Order: sequence, then structure tokens, then C-alpha cells
Amino acid sequence: MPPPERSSGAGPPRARRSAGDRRAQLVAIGLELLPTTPVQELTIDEVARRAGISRSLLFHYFPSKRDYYTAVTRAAADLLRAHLTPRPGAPPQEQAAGMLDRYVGWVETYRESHIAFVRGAAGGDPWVAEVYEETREALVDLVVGALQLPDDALRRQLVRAWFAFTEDLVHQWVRDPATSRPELLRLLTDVLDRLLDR
Amino acid sequence: MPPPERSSGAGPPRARRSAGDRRAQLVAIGLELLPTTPVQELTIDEVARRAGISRSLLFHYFPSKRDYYTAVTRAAADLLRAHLTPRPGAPPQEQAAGMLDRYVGWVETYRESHIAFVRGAAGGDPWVAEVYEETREALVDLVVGALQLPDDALRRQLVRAWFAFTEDLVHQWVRDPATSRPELLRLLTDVLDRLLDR
DNA sequence: CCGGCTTGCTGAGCAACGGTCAACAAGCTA
DNA sequence: TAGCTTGTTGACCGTTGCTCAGCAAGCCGG
Repeated sequence: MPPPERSSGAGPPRARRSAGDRRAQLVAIGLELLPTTPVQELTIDEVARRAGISRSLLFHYFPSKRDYYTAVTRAAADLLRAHLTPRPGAPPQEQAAGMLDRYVGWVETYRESHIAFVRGAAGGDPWVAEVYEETREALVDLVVGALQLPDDALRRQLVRAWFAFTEDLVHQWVRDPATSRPELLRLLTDVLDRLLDR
Repeated sequence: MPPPERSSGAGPPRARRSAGDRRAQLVAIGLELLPTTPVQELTIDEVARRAGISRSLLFHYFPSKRDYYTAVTRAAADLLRAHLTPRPGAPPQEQAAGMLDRYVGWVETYRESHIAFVRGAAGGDPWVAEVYEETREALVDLVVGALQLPDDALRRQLVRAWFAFTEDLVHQWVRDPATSRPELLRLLTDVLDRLLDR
């Protein structure tokens, strides 16, 4: 077994890296650790060890631990957002259906990572919670945009709550599929449609 | 200003207390702190200081910090559960309506505390998350019982997801009431009814 | 080739916090 | 009063977030 250090990225021992590279590497390590460890609980020591650098260097790039794991959380959120964003060409209903389908796929694929992300995001730290809020709001924007809905407060709240509904149901579904995948998708779109129809 | 120590409960300085009293006092202090501090972030030092005791004594009653804040979380969950549990006499629809009404009232009254509870419960620590799971499951039982629904897996999942929907919508509503309170209640019961009607 | 600049990088060290342990002392009973 | 139970404490330890002074790798102008 090779020495346990330096899991992400390679190169000669103790090589100098550009600032951008380092930041990216450190965030990547955080993302790797996300599924197994709540964001706020990952220790600077551990991350530094995996990167093959000293703690001090991490603090050189991220002023505090909070800055670090907020960056990791934001990176995770950005991945999700990018994956859900529909191609702007397609027709409205199809865009929304595609988003939903990709969302379920995402949760299926990255089950633990994603649940860990939501957990960490909803939980505890206000900074992280804020990142989560932003992401949710952005996702609501995507849906509102895709369906070309009028953008009033109540409708936004309904879409957001529907997101919470979806999130919870999909999480339960991947653990215990009480119905078929197409049924699930149909049910979710149906609920949203009825919700916006009043 | 009197000495800052010993916020909860009174008595002569450094009085001996029964084990039950101490535990209760410490948990009560945790509950007081909940709205302002994420559960996992409250420090043993702070709690002990407020109780007017040494750290060591807290560790005498709770083997680890985790045990302590899990107990605090469980206490908060029990309060909510007790508040929502309907009187078993009333007719089904009324029981459910009453639960919902009391839930909204609870969030209105203890806004920050409750949001903090949900945050902390959903977030990070697996032990705390488990308490939250149990509570949710118990609440689902209450609804299923009140409405006298057949207790199959899919229906339970739907009720649970509806809970997530309700939670999110009510949280948004208390921050920005985009509709009247009765409207909100009607909307929520309506969504649940339609959801179970398929 | 060399002096000097920028900048990635490190090690020693501090303070705060979770957790342990041996011992003290308050109150009860014999 | 002696002695037991048990609520209670202070001293101590390892970990972890964080700081700071300084080293060294690469690049420049001479």
C-alpha cells in the first residue's frame, strides 16, 4: 500500500501549486469526504493530511474552517444546479419533466452524498444554511422559468414547498421504492400541476 | 446586577440536587439555549456555567456531549409531540384539523426555537437525525390514526412527504404571510386530501 | 551567475473545548 | 460519632481551530 497521503491529484512530493489549483484540490477533497462526514465535522487536519500539506496552508487559502466548508457546500450545490438546469430550447413542460427526471437520477446516483448535502445544508450552521437557501431559490427560479409561471410570492412559496415535498418523497423512495419510477415522476408532476391550478 | 450564574432554578449557592432535578435542569438550560444556538454548537462550559456547576458534573449525568444534546433534542421533540397529540374522543377530520391548527400555532409561537429545532434535527449529527426521524414517524402515526387510514407503505410515505411540504410552507408563511391563516390551513388540508384520494 | 522579489509553504506554539480521574464533602443511617 | 452513599469538584490530558514568524521555490533585472 502506498503512503496514505495526497489522495487527490498527483505530482512530485511537496510540489508547489498555483493558488487556483490548491483551492480546487482542497474543495475536491472536501467533496470526496462529504458523503462519509457531515461538512462541519470534517477536520482541517484530515483534509490537510489528504492533500499532503500542512494545516497552515489550508488556512492560507480559507481564512477559517467555516469559510472552507462553506466553499465545499457551495461547490456541491453548484454541481446539483448545473445538473438540473434545462436546455433553454425545449418546450416548457418538457423542461420541467426533464429537471424532475434528472433530479431523481441525481438522488439515485449520489444517494448518500446528496442526503449528506441536504442534511448538512439544512442543519446547524447559518452560513451553510444560507447556501442552501440560495440554491433552493435558484431551483425555484428554474422551475418558474421553465413553466413560464407568473412570479408572485404565493406561487413561489408553493413551488418551494413542493420542492420540500419532492425532496422528502424521493429520499424515501430511493430507500424503499413503494412504487415504480415512472409512477413516482407522474405523481410528483401531478401534485405540482394541481398545486398551481388553483 | 446579581452574579450571572445559575439561570434556571434557584436555591442556596452550590446546593445539592437530586439526580433527576439536575438532569431536568440541564436539559431545560439546553432548551433555553436552543433558539439562539445550534444544538451541536452549545458548549459544555456554557451550560455548566449557566447551571452554576462544574463541567465534570455535566459529564457525570451525560457520558458525552453528544448524549447531552441528543437528550435536549429529544426533549424538544417530546414537547412538540405532546402539543400535537389530539384528544382521542373527537371525530377523525376534526382531530386532523386540530393537529394542523396547533402545528401552525406552535410554529407561530416558537418560531425561532422551532426552526432551530428542525435545522439541528435535520442537520449533521446522525443521533440527532434519528430523534427527528422517530418524531416524524410518530407524527405520521398520529395523522394516520386520526384519519383512520389504511397503513400501507406508500400512504405513509405520502403523509410524510406532505409533512415536509407543510413544514416548509408554514416556515415560509410565518416569515412572509402570502395568504390568510384560514386559507393556509384550507390549502394544506386540501393538498393532503387530494394526495390520499388517488 | 547573482542578488532580490514574490509567494507557496511550514513548524512551533496558543487558546478553547471535549473528556478523564482521583478525591472531597453533604446528608443519611446505624 | 463513625461510616456509607453519592452529588460535586479541580487538576490534568489530547485534539482541534487558528496565528505568526520565517523558510524556500521559482522568476526577474543586472
